[in-house]
Amino acid sequence: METMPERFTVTTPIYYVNDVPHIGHAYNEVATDVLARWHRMRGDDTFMLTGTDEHGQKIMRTAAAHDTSPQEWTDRLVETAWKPQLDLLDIANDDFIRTTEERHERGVKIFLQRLYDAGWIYHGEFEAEYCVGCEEYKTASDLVPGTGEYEGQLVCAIHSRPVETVREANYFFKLSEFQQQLLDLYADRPDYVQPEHVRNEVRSFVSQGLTDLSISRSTFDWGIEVPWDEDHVVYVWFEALLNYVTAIGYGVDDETFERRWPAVHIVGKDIARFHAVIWPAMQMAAGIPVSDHVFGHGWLLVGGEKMSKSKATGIEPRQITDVFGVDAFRYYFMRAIAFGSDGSFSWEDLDARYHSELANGLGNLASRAIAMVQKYRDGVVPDVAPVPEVAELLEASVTRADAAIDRFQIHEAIDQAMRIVDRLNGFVTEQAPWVLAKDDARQDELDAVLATLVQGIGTAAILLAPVMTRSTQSLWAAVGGEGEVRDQPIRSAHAWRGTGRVETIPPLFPRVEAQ
RNA sequence: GGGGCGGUAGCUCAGCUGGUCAGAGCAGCGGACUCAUAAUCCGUCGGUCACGGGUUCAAGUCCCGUCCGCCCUACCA
Repeated sequence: METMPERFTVTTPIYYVNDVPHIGHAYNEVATDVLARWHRMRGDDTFMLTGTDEHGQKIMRTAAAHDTSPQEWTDRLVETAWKPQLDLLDIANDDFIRTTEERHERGVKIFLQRLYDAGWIYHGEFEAEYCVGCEEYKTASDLVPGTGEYEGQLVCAIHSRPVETVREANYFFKLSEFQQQLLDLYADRPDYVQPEHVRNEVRSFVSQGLTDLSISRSTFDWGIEVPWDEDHVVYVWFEALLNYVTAIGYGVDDETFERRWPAVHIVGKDIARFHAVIWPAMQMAAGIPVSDHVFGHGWLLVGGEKMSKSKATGIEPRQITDVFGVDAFRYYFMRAIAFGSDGSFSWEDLDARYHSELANGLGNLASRAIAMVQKYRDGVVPDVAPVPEVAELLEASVTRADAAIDRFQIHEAIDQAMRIVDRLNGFVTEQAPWVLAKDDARQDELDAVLATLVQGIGTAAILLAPVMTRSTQSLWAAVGGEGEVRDQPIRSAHAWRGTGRVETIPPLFPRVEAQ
């Protein structure tokens, strides 16, 4: 394509290691990975960042409860839970940052010092109720009367555990002074916060006024030291946001930072506010460009209820991948849920889509097309042009799918690919190659039909490669694609050329018997 | 209290600035076909678009109110 390569730096949140990875994390991770893979196939200078958030009082206490140090505790969780989850889900992240790494600590200190020097941080008194579970200060309305062993006390409404009265002198970030600049940002760049309803919420929140943010703690030491005051560590949320820049050389490697920044942040809508209010204010204060986009995706609902780490309704990704495979996992969540909206998960729906769309749709199309090229042409794809009607569809679908990605509409991009599959299945029935094969006078028609099928399947394989990394590679090779499907230019997916030979493969998506 | 988002066929959902908008997929039912993973293709059943008002020549589509679900946020206590 004549389009110039663009920068595409995309991030997931960094996950709090204390939690067990569940499907909600996986959803965010997969979506971000699909976007990154798509951009790589465009030829963009792509960088996907993910990682873990490892500081704070909660982790310190959990580690103590397990009779170990915070560092050993987080090391263990990262290696046994978080990194394996990325492998399980075929996430091709370019980097993985841990907030306990030296590069992060150094970057945080540089960033903070600059804010301090520029006058955005001041020293102040602070007293409030603090919930260790939430890592947050609570207002009276966040508290409810305790029951059972906490009878008579006020407890956190979320964790049902007593809060702690914290009284300390902390450092504050002058968030309140950024209200107008933030409102201007939302107005000037309507696509900064997406989707629309998240943007509305954020804007309305900021409109109501902002209070300064306490950004340090002095009652415990599991965190990054405030550079000018060794008695304080940086508040975990404030520090965690900085991973997006410390990972790409902020303050120490200007060249890399220039190349990678600004980024696109893919987050759950629950934390969109941190990313679209506090974070841009921090960026403005530090004098770095504001992030390109903050996209807040929806919740996964199970049985009509939001999955929640606090309420332990999380399903483990492995439960699904063990039965249907990683590709189906990635496909299902990206396909069935409009990205940005809440979506309901059910085993029934997953099972139904797997069979109707992947097994009967895509998988069976591949089987029948390859079988016919084998049977009627000894595996050689006729070297003729696809029929115009289908060729036009392929090109239009590629264009539409690619455009959908720029709007973060992953489900739309997938829909375009699946429309190709549906059309090809219909095309087979209409053309009835088995009839043409018996008629010597219609061999040219048969050639065109077979060539059209192979071309269309290859196109679909390329478009689906960012989503289903494994089966599309098998499919790609089976229809004569050369090399790796992930290396194909996705914007000209309709124009791919291969070896001209097909190869029979086992079913891509074998039927799964109800368990 | 303020704000936001939803409530459309059995299920999951599309329907942007009002006028073939009453749709898609899946499931169900009927038929066709045999290349294929008992797959595919065609046809078909199915909804008072949460409820009640209003604006309009015309409203899922705008306004008001009500009910239900969810989310954000405050304050009195």
